[in-house]
Amino acid sequence: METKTVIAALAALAQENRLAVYRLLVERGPAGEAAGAIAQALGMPASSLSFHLAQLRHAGLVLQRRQGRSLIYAADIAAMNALVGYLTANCCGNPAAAVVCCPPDAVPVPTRRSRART
Amino acid sequence: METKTVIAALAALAQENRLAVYRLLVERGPAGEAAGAIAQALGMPASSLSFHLAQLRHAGLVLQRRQGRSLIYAADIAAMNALVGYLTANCCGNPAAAVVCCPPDAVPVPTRRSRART
DNA sequence: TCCATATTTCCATGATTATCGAAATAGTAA
DNA sequence: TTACTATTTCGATAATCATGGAAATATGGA
Repeated sequence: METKTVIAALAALAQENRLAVYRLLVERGPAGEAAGAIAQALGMPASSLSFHLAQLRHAGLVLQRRQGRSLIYAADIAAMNALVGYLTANCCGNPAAAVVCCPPDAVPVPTRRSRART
Repeated sequence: METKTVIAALAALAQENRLAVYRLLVERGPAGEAAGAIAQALGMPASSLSFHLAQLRHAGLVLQRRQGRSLIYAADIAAMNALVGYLTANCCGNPAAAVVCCPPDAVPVPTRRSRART
């Protein structure tokens, strides 16, 4: 995964309205939701929503398809998986590390509970 | 995890220099690295790096501890795990979904081969 | 063709963010 | 206390981003 792609994805999600849109789409699953319905559900102006959907789409996080006059948007879960993989790669020098790595055991950092631990 | 926290974390990572800093710290593991060493490794001015480290710290992604005159920074892996959990929660209505969810089988989105499907 | 609907693009405005030199602060050691 | 080092804070500038109304584009149906 390219660094530019990663940054685009993170930037796309790092915005209140876009994160709300994305999470709504994640809930909807592959069926997705029409732009108008999203706008209504989140109470935002059509032009603003369109701007945000374009950002998410350009970042590769959502897919678009047409259904009659409506444009249906859906979260691209594969993209999210790739993003997560990138963020946790090389964790503590372990290329195989996925979500959980650097167990508390190995953390001599002042975590406030890393003192009397096993 | 609070939405504000999530946005702060995403915004912190959505910047070329900060992402580079964060990834370097992930590689270093719990031992971390001094600000000066990071600046040298990434070739950026001290004041700029300080600005970025503050952002990462404020977002809860890195920890700071003092060692003599140096300030050592280290990635907070627990925070990253929480972030990943938030992003993939409620995936396809499955609260237990972690990294992989919404298998390709179930994707009727115009993937260019999802036409002769159910 | 003409109209209605769904959505996007355009555009101006306001707000937030990144950069980096210079000055300030914190710690160490004589 | 003075000097020295590591790092942060300040401050000005430039760049990027979000917002939403109005106009433009695309689709479907009479």
